[in-house]
Amino acid sequence: MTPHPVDPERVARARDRLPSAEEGDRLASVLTLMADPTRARLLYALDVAEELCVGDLAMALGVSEDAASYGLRVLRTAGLVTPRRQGRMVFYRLAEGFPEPLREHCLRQLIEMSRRPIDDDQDD
Amino acid sequence: MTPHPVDPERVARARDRLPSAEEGDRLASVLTLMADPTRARLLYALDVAEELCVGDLAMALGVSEDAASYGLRVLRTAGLVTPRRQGRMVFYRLAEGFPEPLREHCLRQLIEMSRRPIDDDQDD
DNA sequence: GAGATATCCGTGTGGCTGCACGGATATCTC
DNA sequence: GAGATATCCGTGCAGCCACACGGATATCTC
Repeated sequence: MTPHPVDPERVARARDRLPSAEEGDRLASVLTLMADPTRARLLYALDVAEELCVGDLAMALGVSEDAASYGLRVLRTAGLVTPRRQGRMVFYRLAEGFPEPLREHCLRQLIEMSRRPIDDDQDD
Repeated sequence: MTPHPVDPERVARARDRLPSAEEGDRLASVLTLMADPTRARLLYALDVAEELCVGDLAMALGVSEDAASYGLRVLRTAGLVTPRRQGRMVFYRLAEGFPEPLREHCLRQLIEMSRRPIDDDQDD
């Protein structure tokens, strides 16, 4: 169904440097973890506060404890946060192996972008 | 239901610097656009090749034209890519107002991260 | 103008997902 | 040890989403 490439040169160049389907899947998986208001804010809170228990996280975000717990469950399963039991409480922090690029480029840079609504209407 | 904060100091600090629910929503919206293998690779291809038509994009990614078209539809609706009609073809490129942080920090930095599987098992 | 072609759009659908709910478990308090 | 508490887990469900499919539209070719 696909015709001969209209611009074979650019197709070749794109094809060459493009992330593979598998790499695309990996990237999407990681970004999906951040692409949720609750999880993004959980991670941000842990980046700022270093360590917090579930109840305090829920309070800081203004969400139900269930929502916080669920978000943490997902992040923990993905290995992005680590639990530390102390008595009946569980304190979470960003995992040792938390991907630096994610921390640096998503948590710290992209959040700034979201401070302002996206301007998709700007002309030079 | 929520008890008094266990660590009021850290809760206050997190609360202070945390993105608001609305900001979290905005961030999640933008990241959701990248958090899909097809869309992420479409954007990456356009970043590399500058401009490509739908058929060539589908060919470069190795996906159906329908999948490419749908991905572009979403990105276009969000204002991240711009179409340029030429005859019966439509060439796409990253929009003028494409958020720089997204381009810089997601397209160019995070892709590198996805080259390797995430190592959630690393100890010092 | 007739047929082929590149893309768009609306609709249908199977699969995923965020979270509430109910119950289990381990811990603290008395 | 009895009751309260912090968190976890499994389940259920409503909402969303990526894409296939069918049809429409505009363009090119002859």
